[in-house]
Amino acid sequence: MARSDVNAGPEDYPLTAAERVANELTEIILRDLAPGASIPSEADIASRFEVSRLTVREAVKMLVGRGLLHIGRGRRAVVREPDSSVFAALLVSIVRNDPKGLFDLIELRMAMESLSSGLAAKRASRAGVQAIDAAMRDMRASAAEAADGENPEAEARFHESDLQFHEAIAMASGNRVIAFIFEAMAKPLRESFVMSRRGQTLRGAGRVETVEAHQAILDAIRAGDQRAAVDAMRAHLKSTELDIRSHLASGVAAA
Amino acid sequence: MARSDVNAGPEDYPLTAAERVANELTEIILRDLAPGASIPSEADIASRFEVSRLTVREAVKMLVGRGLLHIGRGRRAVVREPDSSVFAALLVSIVRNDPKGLFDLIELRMAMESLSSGLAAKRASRAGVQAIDAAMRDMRASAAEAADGENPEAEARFHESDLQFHEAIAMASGNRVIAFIFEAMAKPLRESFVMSRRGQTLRGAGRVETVEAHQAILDAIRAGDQRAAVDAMRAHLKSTELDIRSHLASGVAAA
DNA sequence: CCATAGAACATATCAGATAGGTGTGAGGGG
DNA sequence: CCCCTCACACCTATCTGATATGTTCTATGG
Repeated sequence: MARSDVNAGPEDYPLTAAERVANELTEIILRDLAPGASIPSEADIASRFEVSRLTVREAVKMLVGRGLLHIGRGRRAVVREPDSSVFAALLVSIVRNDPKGLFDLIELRMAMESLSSGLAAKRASRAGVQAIDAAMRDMRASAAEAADGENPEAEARFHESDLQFHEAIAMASGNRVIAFIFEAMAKPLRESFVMSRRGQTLRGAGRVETVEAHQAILDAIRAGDQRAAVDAMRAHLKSTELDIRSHLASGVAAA
Repeated sequence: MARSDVNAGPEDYPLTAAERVANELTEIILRDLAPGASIPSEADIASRFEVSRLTVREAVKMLVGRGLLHIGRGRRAVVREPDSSVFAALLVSIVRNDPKGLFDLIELRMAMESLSSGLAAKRASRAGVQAIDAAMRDMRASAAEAADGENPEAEARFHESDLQFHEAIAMASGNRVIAFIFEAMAKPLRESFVMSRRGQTLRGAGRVETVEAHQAILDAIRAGDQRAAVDAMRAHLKSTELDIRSHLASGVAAA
């Protein structure tokens, strides 16, 4: 079996007690326990594995770090719905440690969003479309406020609703894996926005175009036109990418 | 800022000391420490944050779970290159808890691989192409052995080299995010293969076709023909998907 | 029948102690 | 003078035991 152990690493060495417990717990959780179920108490597990409660504690903490468990004080640890924040941290780590990491991310994002946009057109629920529409309205509102010059707060909201729009489409695709990954991607993307704001306003002149592009995508999804949705999304992302590229280039030059 | 805390969950409650330390450590690591660097000793961190060593220990364990640190006995914890195994566990959790999770995964995989195949054609290094070729050869060898009927071991190797082939392409794409995600995807895919083998031989008759399809992809990548690489990959995955679909359908019927 | 105060249980965190793995530097041999 | 070796200092692994605090269940009194 491929290494997927807690604390898997380059060196080979005997597993610590805590790691052993963590791995066995992981299997039990993935195999037998649905999200929402709670695991036995620390003392219970401790006696079952014949280790001290503290060792169990460390093992449980590892699984918390992995995003498999949630601990509330005074109650038993609960199995958690997979949470994208753990993956998000990993993505941030990749993006930060690689000069072209952000571009890699955007490159993949384009492919994923072309897909999710088409899928959303094919099978978005009414609620899904409404969520996209809501983001759309937020965007228009903040765009109007941000239009008249200096309004960093509205600009931030504009960007946020931009991300919301795309996230809503990912959700509406009905593909949980896509939704999960996209949600995680939002974190490094948000960060890059914060960084970029130090230099200048991102796409200051492009807000109207962005809103229009979004509208076109939403219309295609509403109409259930898969091909149009894919094309509209692709066009939108292509122009966005160019913006970011030129922006980051100037940003690097400024730094 | 969006919640990306260790142990972030539905409930709101004051962070425990360990969580606080974990979050602050995470920031320090992501901001200041490159992979390979080691963090201060537990005692050191404990005095700095004014908590007991045990609390630091728990915090560190959470980060180990997150895949950000690696602990070796007797030495300081080391910052780790992002490791896909953590994400892989999350994917397994998604796939297992959702009846159509595997299809979602395959759906996304198709989009990602069409992309990575094209990227590989555009910018694969010589070493990258060699890795793909190596998987190709493994595949031919095991296909030959598996051809004459009952040889489950060769069949397993065939499937493994199949995955290797695709993974090598993901690597050759030069996109670290794609490589990372694809590596993680392999785990649930491998699992589904193991499950499927219980019923019948997967694509027993399709091995020759698979090898040929792979060869076509490799040729396109070698030739640097981006469009051909994308098309070949897409065609290959499409037929694979149909196989898996019909296979799982019969598997479900049998169960 | 319902509300509420404890009792019972669970986690959070600390202190202190022992065991055993790692790395380093002093000193001896070549 | 360089290299090897071994003891010691440092570090993590794990345990025991104790206190604090939050949660859940239950029995009792209104």
